[in-house]
Amino acid sequence: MDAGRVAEWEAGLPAASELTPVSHPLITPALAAAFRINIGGGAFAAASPFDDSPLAHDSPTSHLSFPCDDEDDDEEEEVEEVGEGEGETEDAASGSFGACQGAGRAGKKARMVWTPELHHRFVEAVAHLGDKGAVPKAIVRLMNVEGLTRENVASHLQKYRIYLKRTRNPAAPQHPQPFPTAYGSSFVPQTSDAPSRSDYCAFPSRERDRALQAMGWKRTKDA
DNA sequence: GAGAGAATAT
DNA sequence: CATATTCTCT
Repeated sequence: MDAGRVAEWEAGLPAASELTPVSHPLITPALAAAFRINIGGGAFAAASPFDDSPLAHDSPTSHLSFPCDDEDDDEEEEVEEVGEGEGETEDAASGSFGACQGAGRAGKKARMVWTPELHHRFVEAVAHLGDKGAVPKAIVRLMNVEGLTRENVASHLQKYRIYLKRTRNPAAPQHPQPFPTAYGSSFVPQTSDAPSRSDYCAFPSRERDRALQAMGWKRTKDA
């Protein structure tokens, strides 16, 4: 009955305060402009096939940051040429970040960038799902980030688990090591012990905020 | 076949 | 190094 858990979740959700921060403050105006990101506007049809979309409340659909990697060397890649007109008229409708992401245009998939905010969402999702339920598919669902794939999460999850293992096990969990995120921002565990492995989170009521802090992860400036 | 997780690859 | 891709196993 994870539905019950989800219910608790929703109950304790901050009214579009913390769970929606994956907006634009991460991306510089210039960058946003360059990418034609929809700043301040969530112009997307959140057609969630799931009735229980916990995070699908406000406008969680964040934009992944996909740096348009342009490898102009002799790359023997299969370039799917899409005979599109040069005029960029389509992005008007798609909005978001269809600029470089493979989904929108061009056939090359840019590497995803786990911004601190995205990672935050990720961590929250993992925490709330618990050790048992924190599998890529569920995480993707909870995060509800447009364009985020299961593979993306799987990869990040792998790294995340290694990170947790490193900071907990070895005889050096003295100083909480920051989880390296993009831009030099990191999430560092406040307490010596990171999110527990077995005892997860049935965060009671809206103590969620408290609990989240108690279990670590606050944003810092430098590693 | 789908999906998770670890091993590789880029 | 961070993310992607591939592979194995369930």
